[in-house]
Order: sequence, then C-alpha cells, then structure tokens
Amino acid sequence: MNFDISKYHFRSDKLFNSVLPLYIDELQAISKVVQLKKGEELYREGSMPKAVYRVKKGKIKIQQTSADGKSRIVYIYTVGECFGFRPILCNEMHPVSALILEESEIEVYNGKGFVDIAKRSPNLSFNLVEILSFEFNVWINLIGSLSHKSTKERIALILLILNEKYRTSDIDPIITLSKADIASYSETTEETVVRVLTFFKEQGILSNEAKKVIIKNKRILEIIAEGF
Amino acid sequence: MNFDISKYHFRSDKLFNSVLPLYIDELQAISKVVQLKKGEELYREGSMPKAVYRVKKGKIKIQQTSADGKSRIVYIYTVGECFGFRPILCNEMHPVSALILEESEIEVYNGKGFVDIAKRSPNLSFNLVEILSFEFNVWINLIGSLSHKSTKERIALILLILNEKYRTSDIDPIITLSKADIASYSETTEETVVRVLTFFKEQGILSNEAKKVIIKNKRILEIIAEGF
DNA sequence: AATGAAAGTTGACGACTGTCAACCTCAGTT
DNA sequence: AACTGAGGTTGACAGTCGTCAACTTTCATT
Repeated sequence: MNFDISKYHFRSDKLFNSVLPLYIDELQAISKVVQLKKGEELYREGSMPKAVYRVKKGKIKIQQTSADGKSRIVYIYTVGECFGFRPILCNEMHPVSALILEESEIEVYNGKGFVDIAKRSPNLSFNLVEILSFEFNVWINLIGSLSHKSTKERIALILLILNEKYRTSDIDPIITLSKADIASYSETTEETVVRVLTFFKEQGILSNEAKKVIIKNKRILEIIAEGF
Repeated sequence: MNFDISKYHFRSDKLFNSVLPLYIDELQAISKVVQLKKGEELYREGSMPKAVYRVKKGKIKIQQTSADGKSRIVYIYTVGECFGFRPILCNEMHPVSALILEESEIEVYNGKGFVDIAKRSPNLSFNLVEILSFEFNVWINLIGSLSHKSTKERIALILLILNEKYRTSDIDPIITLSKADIASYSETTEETVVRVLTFFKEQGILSNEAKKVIIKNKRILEIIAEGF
C-alpha cells in the first residue's frame, strides 16, 4: 500500500514513441513553434479545437469554469507533455481552458493534419488509445483520492503532485504556483490554503517564503494525503 | 445555456459501428454471454483486467473504494454500453470495481483477443480513440458540475442522470436505485439524500414511495442542478 | 400471516470550512 | 526612497452537512 505518485501523472510524452520517421516528418511539416507569456490564453472552454500541442518549455494550467464563475484547475502540463488532442479526436468543443502559467514555448500541430496522420499511422493511433486509456485512469484515481477527503488531505495530495511537476533536477523542487491556483487545484479557498500551509510549516513539513513552497518532508505529506 | 444531459453519458454503444463483418465475426468467436444476479461482482479494483464487456440486459455500477473504506459510484452502465476496455488497452490494473445492480446479461469478449482485433481493424481502433476521448470529456463535465456545488445541487444532477439511465420507454422512468447508492453517486450520505428527496417531494418535484423515485418536474431539477 | 434482515427515516449535535473584511508584504516602477 | 497593486495573511463568524443513534418500513422467505 505504498503511495504511488505516478498514478496522478499523464503519459502523453509517449505520444510519438515508435512512430515511423515518415509520419514524424509529416507531423513536423504541419507544426510551428510559438512563444507565450504568463497569463496568455491558449484556448478557451467552449471554443472549437484547432490544434494539438506539445510543451517544449514552461507550464500550462488547464482549468474549467463552473456556472457560478468559479474555476477549477484540472491539470498542469509541463515539458514534454502533449495535450489538446482529445476534443479534436471526438469532434467536441474544448471542455476546458488552457492558460500559460510561466513563459512557455509550445509546438503547435494543425488539428486536421494531426487527425489525418493519426488515421494513417497505426502506431500513432495505438499510442493514442493507450494514452487516452491511461489518462482516464489518472482521472479516476485523482477524483477518487480527492473525494471524501478533508481539505488538509486534498492540499497535501496536490502539493505532492506539484512537487513532481516543479521538479527540474535532484534538488528539492520549488513550487511557485500562486496560493489562489493551489486553492483552485485542491478545490478549496485561498484562505484555507494559507491556513493549511501555515500549519504544515509549523510542523516542519515544508517552507513557505517569498511565494515559494518547498516540501521538506514528503513522507509525512504522503501519510496525510492518504488520510493517515 | 440549456441544460444538456448528453454531456454526462458515454457513447460506448458506438464501439462496433462500421467495423467490417470480418472483424465482427472474429469478435463473436472470442465472446460468450453470461448471466449475473444482483450483488455479484464482475471485477474488483486492483485486479488484472481479463475481458471487455457489453451489456445486453440489466445495469452495472462502477465504483471506487477510497483508503478509508468509503466507496463512490463513478458510473452506471446499462443496455448497449461497452466497458472494461480501458485498463486492458493501457495494461493497468482495474482502477474500479464492477457490481451487478439488477439481474444482467453480459457479452464477455476475451481481452487479449479484443486487443489483437483492435490493432488490426482500423475502424475499431478509431472508434476506440473517439469513444475514449469523449468519455474523458464526460468525466471532465461531471467533475466540473459536481465540484463547488451544494449537496442539493449534486443530488439534483445525479437524479437527472439516473432518470436517463432508467428510461425504458416514453413514460416517466422509475429510479429503483437504493438511497445508499444515490448517496454514493452524489458524494454525500444516505441521510442527506433522504432529507433532500423529502424536500424535493414536498416541492412536488418528484415522488418517492416504496423505494421508487419518479421525477415529475425535470425542468426544476435542471435549474437546481445548474445552481439557479 | 409471521419473521427477520435490509433499507429507509428522523432528530440532535457540532466540526469543518467557506465567506467577509481588514490588513500586511513585497516586487517592480517612477 | 516612496508608491502601487497584486498577492498573501489573519481573525471572526455562521451555515452546511456529516456523524451517531434510535426508530420505522419494506420485502423476501418460510
């Protein structure tokens, strides 16, 4: 019954694995690289999807706004991950919005071209099937882990997920996500996040200075996230 | 801004659409039909997936049990729907359990055989991509609709979803799901479900006699589910 | 028709956590 | 060095909803 963080991360970085060079070249031909700044919007929920994206640098938050105007972060994409293919593949509007969290560089593949190539490349097709199936599992796991949990437990879990997202080398990752965004991801309020982080800090579990959160004791967070 | 219930239902009944007769025959050859009684377990979370299923008769609830032993219904499959293919396609354990809600008849396709045929049939492959993509959207929509909502709103939404699941003809569907299951689906407790249903009944929105719930005023429920 | 178990109902109570409001901190700019 | 605005922090308060416990109803089986 060990805590397994990989249950909560997509595997979309494997999208192009073992796809024939022929198709890789075709994909190259229908793509371009764009630079985006913090706060910019890549796409908005309810809009028609136009492209598939791959993160070359930076971080993108995916969020959904409910009827009462409150938004909820559902995922954060980072280097190597691909996204935006789901609504394209089932001909639906974007159910979520994509917003740039920090200066990013993104490879943009033309949507129609991507679907066309996917239909011809068996390996790409089957990578999609695998990735989509797995992403669903990630969701089920996340939802299962977040429901029936106290805010403290939810925040602990989200911090652990963010800890992986913000990892760049072997040193302790520095989580620079705003308190409001951590709240939106943990399905709680900014005030509650501040209170819980203060509590965690008092317990020596993390440091929280100058808008930077650094996890010091991952094991205790895992125990809290699992509900003791 | 009309309420659209189709956002909350999978489209797995389209799995075999336009698949060549050749492959349909092959699928037939690796399948068998089983009869199951209420309460029986089709598979359990954490187990290795062995088959893909198609409901010929009855209803199956998919649920996930969290660390503290509380379970949550994540979906209910009914006639025509296919399920169980996701973990097979990405080589993962079942993240959820499947339990028979009422006497059911299920077509069971051997998992390995199914994957093999899927890899050879482009249409089946692409149906999978489409269905998986869409199912993800259903989830995003459901989660988005359930979070940041009061229990009353959540229960209203689940009742509307169940109303479609229990529809058999043009007359008002009779929802025979137990209060405990409605609670598990709405992420609340049985007591709260009883209280809210009593309230809805007082408002003339539904009737609730002899373990049967019948929705009388769908429009009001939709307004409540959307948070007024 | 009697029985027992499962399912459903009602009431009392209090903790959790969201809301509101005021205030503080800090980085970037003039 | 003062200014400004976004982001962060703290306190007070109240409503929702989960928990516990007792009770009633329903239904399958004999």
